[in-house]
Amino acid sequence: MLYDYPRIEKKWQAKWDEAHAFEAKQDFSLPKYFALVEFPYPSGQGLHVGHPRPYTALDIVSRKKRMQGYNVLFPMGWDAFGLPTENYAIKNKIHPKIVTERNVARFKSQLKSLGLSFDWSREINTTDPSYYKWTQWIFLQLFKSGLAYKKEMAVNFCTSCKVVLANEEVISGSCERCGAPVIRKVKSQWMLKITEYAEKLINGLDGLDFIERVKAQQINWIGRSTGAEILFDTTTGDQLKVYTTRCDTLFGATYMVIAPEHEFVDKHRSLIENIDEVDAYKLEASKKSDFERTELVKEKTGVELKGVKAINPANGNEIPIFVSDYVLAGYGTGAIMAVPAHDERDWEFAKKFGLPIVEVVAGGNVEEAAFTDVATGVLVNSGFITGLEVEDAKAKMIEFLEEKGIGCGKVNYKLRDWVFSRQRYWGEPIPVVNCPKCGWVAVPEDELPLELPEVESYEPTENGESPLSLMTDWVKCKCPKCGGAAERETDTMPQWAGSSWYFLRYCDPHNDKALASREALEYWMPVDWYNGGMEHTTLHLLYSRFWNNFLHDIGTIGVAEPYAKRTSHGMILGENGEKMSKSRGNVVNPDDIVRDYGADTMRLYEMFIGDFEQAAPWNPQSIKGCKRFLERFYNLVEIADGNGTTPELEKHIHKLIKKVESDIDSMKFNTAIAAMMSCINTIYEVGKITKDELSTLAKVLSPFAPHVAEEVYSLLGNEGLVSLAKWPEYDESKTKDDTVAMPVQINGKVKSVVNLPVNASKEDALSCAKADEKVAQAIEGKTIVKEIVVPGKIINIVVK
RNA sequence: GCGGGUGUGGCGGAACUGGCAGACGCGCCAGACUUAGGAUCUGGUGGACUUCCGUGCAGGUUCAAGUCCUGUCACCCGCACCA
Repeated sequence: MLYDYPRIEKKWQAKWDEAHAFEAKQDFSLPKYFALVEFPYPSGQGLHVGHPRPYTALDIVSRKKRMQGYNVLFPMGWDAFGLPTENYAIKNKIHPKIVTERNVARFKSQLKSLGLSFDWSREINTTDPSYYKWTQWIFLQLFKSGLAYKKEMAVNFCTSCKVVLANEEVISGSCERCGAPVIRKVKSQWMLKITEYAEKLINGLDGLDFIERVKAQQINWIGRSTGAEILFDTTTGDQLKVYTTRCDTLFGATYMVIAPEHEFVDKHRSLIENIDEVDAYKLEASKKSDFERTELVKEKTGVELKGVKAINPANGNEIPIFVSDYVLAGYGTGAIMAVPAHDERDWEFAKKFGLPIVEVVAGGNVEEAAFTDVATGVLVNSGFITGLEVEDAKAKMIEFLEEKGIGCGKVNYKLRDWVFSRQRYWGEPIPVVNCPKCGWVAVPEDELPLELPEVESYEPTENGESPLSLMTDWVKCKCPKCGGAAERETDTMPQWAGSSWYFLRYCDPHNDKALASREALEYWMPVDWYNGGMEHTTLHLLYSRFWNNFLHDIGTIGVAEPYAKRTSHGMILGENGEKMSKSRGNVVNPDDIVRDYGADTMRLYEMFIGDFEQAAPWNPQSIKGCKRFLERFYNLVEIADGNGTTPELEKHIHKLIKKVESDIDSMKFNTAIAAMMSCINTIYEVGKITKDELSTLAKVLSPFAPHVAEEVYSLLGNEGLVSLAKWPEYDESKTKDDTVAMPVQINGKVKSVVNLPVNASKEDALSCAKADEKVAQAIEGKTIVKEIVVPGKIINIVVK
């Protein structure tokens, strides 16, 4: 029979649609399963072969769960706000809404052609006002809770996109999207206090089934450190506060360093004798981007503040104060106590400027290098903490500081607040109004959504303001509080906004009273399995956990953590093993593969290509193997009849069901497919199979290659869809063999293999082994030293 | 520097708590059917070659190591002057 995949695939896709086969049921009494893949940004390029890998994987999971009786929610939507669409709109003078519609239509037809079992009745689009109404609503809740605030700050500004970027969007000093250099620019920005949730975002990971690298990366990104804040008196009469993780080394602090942006300098200008030199240094530092300041392993620079000194509170010594850009303004207090004997950076700086290096923890040679080992050191030259180990010394020091009222224990995070403003058109308008009298006032919730106005040009203004700022009619409004003249915020939200809560909307996508009904959220949340790219670990994944935690805190949703399980797929690389990209010319178009081999082959190949979590290069040759397998499966219909089976085949099928089931649950799709291939090979060897058995095989294969499975299932005379059939159950006893081939080793080297009953005794096994000709030969004339029999595994006879 | 990961045939990759290394697929070789085949089917396929050697490298534990331990090298990803 000809495997006519275009006809088969079209036919079953139509039948699934007709039957609404994959729509999640509204029956909340059923056991539920919420499987989620990251919704795509509908770019102009269309689907990439990388997209279907995770989609197919969770499609397999969803299809199997559905067959196992779960009420499955497997939704899809569009994360459609964003720069590429806007840039395309600017260039071609088309409304971004039109561009988005076009791209979405293309993506959707591509996804449909793959036979993915998405519940399209729940399709969402972040640019839809009925959707972003709730994105804005969440922002207002954050605003009302004091978690959204406006701040003048130096931000990352992409010179090409003319847009502010979050720290997470800056890669090695360049814009994540376009690669243009990023500069620092002072702007007034909306910020979200994600730092307030730092602790929760770390602790929340505890009970979650996230792959280790995701947890580690998030923890690393949040960067919790435990230390102390200490106040130093200075000769100005003012005090300087520092943050340190090594308060035990306070006696070794021989100078202080403040960041160039630190307010101390401006506050005490008149006392600083070399103020010109200091100003020059500050100016130089301010010109550099964050990247330039940190990039090179360069020599440390700095300027001493002449005429002022600080006092070490431990020993009363006067110590110099420096300005240096190796101290960051944005972390801790922007000032440090320098302990050159026990900190590499301070050591380097001290060596360059000839500053004293005083050893306070014994164990190293501080003239040679900083001694930073905290596990073995013992305090010296340190007054009341001399002789203590580091950890004890820290505790004692904090006690001392608190007693004196000059310090306390303190936890710091590397995580920064989230820069939430973009000066762009194609994003959710931030629903607040600036009133000269009342300040920033929330747009009333009943006025949401605050829709994007039509504008003449989508281009940001020359000074980097949003194009919305030119819409005077839209900007001018009345203050919701006092009714006076006021102006709307013209910044829009970043692309991350819409994706920070989309999983909630899927639970109840058409609700116009709330972001989702309480019952739907209670039933569906948390997401049972969320798969997505590693590149989103410190962005989307962290942001959405933050929002969900927040919504939990204000009572909108019952669970704090949105995702019970998080996994990540490996990238599909080009044939040459490099990342696929237009410039490298190694891009594969999924449409071509579907056309030339069929969707089932495409799906199967992407799952068979390698370990799901690992990157794998595309190989056009290998696809054929998957197609051959499906053809061979399809042609079994001609062999299948009502005649009796063989016990061997029966067992093989029971084993197969068991293996495929557990392999899907543990993401080992490649070995599940290998097992199915083996099984089909066996059937061709045996030369027969019953219709019932083939129907069972169709069920087992259906999550992977659903179209051909449906076709075979129906050709065999079965009623209904295999996609909605009951997942076959295996008989545990039939997955076990009665006899086992046991390798026999002599001194650890395999000499022969003997067939034994599974439950053979050690004595029987050994006598059987020794009866073997080759074994007998090998042990003849030797002394048996030891005999090992591992039932079902191996026999090893040690001889001398 | 810190954190995470990966090294197995010509290639992608298998190998559960240590127990026949190389499942499955690609490629390759031979044969069959063909006017033909970049289609299909059948058989073979780690390397030397009859006894060994082989899972990045060097040691160790064990009756037995890809798997455990110690050391080491290479590559990939994330963060990076975070005090």
